[in-house]
Amino acid sequence: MIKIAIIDDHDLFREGIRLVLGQIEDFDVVFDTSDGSLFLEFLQHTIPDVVLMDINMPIIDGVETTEKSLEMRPELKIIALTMFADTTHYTQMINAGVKGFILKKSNKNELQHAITMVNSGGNYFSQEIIQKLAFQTINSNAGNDSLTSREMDILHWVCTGLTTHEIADKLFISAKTVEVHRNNILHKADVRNSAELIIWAVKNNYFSIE
Amino acid sequence: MIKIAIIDDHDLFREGIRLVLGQIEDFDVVFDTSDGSLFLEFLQHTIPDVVLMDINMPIIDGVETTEKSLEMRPELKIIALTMFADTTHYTQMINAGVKGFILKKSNKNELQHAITMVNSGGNYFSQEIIQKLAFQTINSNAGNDSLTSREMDILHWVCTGLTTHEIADKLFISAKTVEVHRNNILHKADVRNSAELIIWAVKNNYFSIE
DNA sequence: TGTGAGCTAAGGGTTTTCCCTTATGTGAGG
DNA sequence: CCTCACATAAGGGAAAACCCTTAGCTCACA
Repeated sequence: MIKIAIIDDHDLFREGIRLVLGQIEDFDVVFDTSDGSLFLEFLQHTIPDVVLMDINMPIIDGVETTEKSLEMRPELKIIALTMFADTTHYTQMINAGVKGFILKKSNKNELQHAITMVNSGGNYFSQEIIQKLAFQTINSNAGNDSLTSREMDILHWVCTGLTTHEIADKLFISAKTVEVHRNNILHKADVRNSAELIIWAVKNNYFSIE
Repeated sequence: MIKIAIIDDHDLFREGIRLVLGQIEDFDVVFDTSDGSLFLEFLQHTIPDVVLMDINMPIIDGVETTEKSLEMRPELKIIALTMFADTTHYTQMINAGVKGFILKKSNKNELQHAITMVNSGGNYFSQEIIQKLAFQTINSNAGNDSLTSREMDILHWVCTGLTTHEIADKLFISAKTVEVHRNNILHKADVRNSAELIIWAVKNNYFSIE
């Protein structure tokens, strides 16, 4: 029996996954929650074999929960569930200790395969992510550098529609500084303007539309 | 027994909903598909009591499927499943004959309640949508006018990051014309700039991030 | 102790967006 | 037939975004 835990704030989806996995022989969903901190409590007395962790959360809580979980239980096998093929975070996530990436639009077979692979000590990365990564190495530096924390701040406000001047006021810095950050972000994301940037930010989990 | 059909291109989610509903007494999922045209074929020989229809599709196929379904079977009770509380389409959707709106982030109880209500001849609209609509009537004209088809064209290209000039070239019209459309869209959406516009477009199913 | 990354900031330029106005043509519907 | 909505287009100006450069400061790290 493979003991599985699911963390996803999306009630219907989580419940659905639970039932889908429950149908599969040898799979046993021992825990599911919408709240990362409840999972950390759970970890104090039980260790699941495989964890499905939604990354796509308000206030970047998926990544945080992953890191804290692996501090507590470094042997934990975590598969990241993401809405989009997020390639900018993949090194961080792998460094954080994630064993797999699977897209929310995948199907039952793929999910089953991923869980089986990861449980038996392997990795699983969905085809879309692998293809994107391959394409990125061809285009060398395109969208590879990760953002600094200040850049993430600025990106967040850009995505909510604030102007450079407004962001400057909000952060108590010069508009020229915000401009520099914006430009650096544009280069790192390898996009031409705010429109492309916002789409990129959503796809790469820097910003989520609620 | 309430016979239910589910149309959603998101395999795991659809399968999950199917199992969730299958658990409920009196509910019977008689059909589920990722493809709207397959549902139209199905409708030729069977009429479900309630249809759960995902609206959030590539190439606006959810709305189209809804309209065609109701042409074939006007008595059909369709509940729209949406990712966001999309208020700009609500009149069109109600005119099209939809009996309810429910958010994908809702839970099992709410879904069950919605299906029961709609099946017995009622309506169901999730709280979030009702609140947004109430707020909109206070702010009178804010974000109420619907877009023309040309405006939707332009909006699509704005969301993919093309500049006014590039859109003009693509559509073989003057940049000045594109500018007029952009401004009209900004006013109808009641937003200040492209950044806000893109978020608005995603939330209101004018553009979806794939 | 220097080297580098990151935040800060300014100068100075081009391009694009945003925001008015006015105006013509066309097709649908009363 | 006449209005009305829509698409088209232009002028003209203000604001914002975009794109370089240079440069000082701090903090961590080797």
